[in-house]
Amino acid sequence: MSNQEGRAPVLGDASADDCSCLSIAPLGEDESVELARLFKALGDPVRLRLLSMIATRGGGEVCVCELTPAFDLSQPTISHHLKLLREAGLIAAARRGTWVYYRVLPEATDRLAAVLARPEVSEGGRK
Amino acid sequence: MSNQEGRAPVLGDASADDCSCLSIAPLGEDESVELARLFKALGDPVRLRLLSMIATRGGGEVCVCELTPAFDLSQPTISHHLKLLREAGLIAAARRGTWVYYRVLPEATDRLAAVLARPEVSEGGRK
DNA sequence: CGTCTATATTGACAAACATCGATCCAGAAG
DNA sequence: CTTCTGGATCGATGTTTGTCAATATAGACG
Repeated sequence: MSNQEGRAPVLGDASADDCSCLSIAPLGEDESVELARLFKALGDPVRLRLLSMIATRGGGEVCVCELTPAFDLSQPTISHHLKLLREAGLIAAARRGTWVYYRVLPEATDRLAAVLARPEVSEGGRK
Repeated sequence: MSNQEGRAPVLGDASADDCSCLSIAPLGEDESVELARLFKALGDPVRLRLLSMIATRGGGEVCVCELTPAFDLSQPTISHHLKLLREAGLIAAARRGTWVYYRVLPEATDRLAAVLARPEVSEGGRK
């Protein structure tokens, strides 16, 4: 019960692989475990919508009191999903007075986007 | 037991939203359900490595007989993971003789990459 | 036909997960 | 201090998931 949001496994130097991209070199075991944790956090409709609602603020912060009533789910459930997104390193929380505000950590989504991106099919550079 | 791989929910016209991107407009419920199914398929280290091993072939096909021995898992387990990737629309299978070959469907990963991509932070276009 | 080999499917089981109600904690405001 | 409110945590519960051994299917080869 010490630091559950102090972890930043996202930018970690997970592997000295040459490419954090699916289609260049096969993913190593460690890197795949780390990436799978991120993708799993996105593998729920509620969390995807939460992340989207927060990301729409473009760097700004969103109060939890604004997120919770947007779903047909109990307040503990939303809090649980926010915690998973936080533990995955996709969002960060900041308390201000009575309210808690969340913001997106773009490094995480950037990394996933880079993993999924194709490395250019540009000209006929075929072998 | 009719068509379990004939489905291509990936390119579906899931929603008439303006943007299939996280940070422009919040995701709708339907679209988030559909995207979450794709991300969930990537939310497992074994499946990520499988996809990566197939994608490394750059459009080519990979025999299952080449994938299975790369893991410390039973053959049915690998077959199960390949099935999930297939049902998610991320890969497709083709039987040739006794062997089955898998290839990546780039439209799926492209779509996920587009969802995660940031729409350019270019110059100081701040309000 | 029967046999062998490569995948897929089935059934079972433990672990992980999503959800809820109840409760707790942290600040604000009396 | 006490009370109120926003949010997190706890405990329980039903569902999903990852894994395996056993079995089934599909094609090749006698």
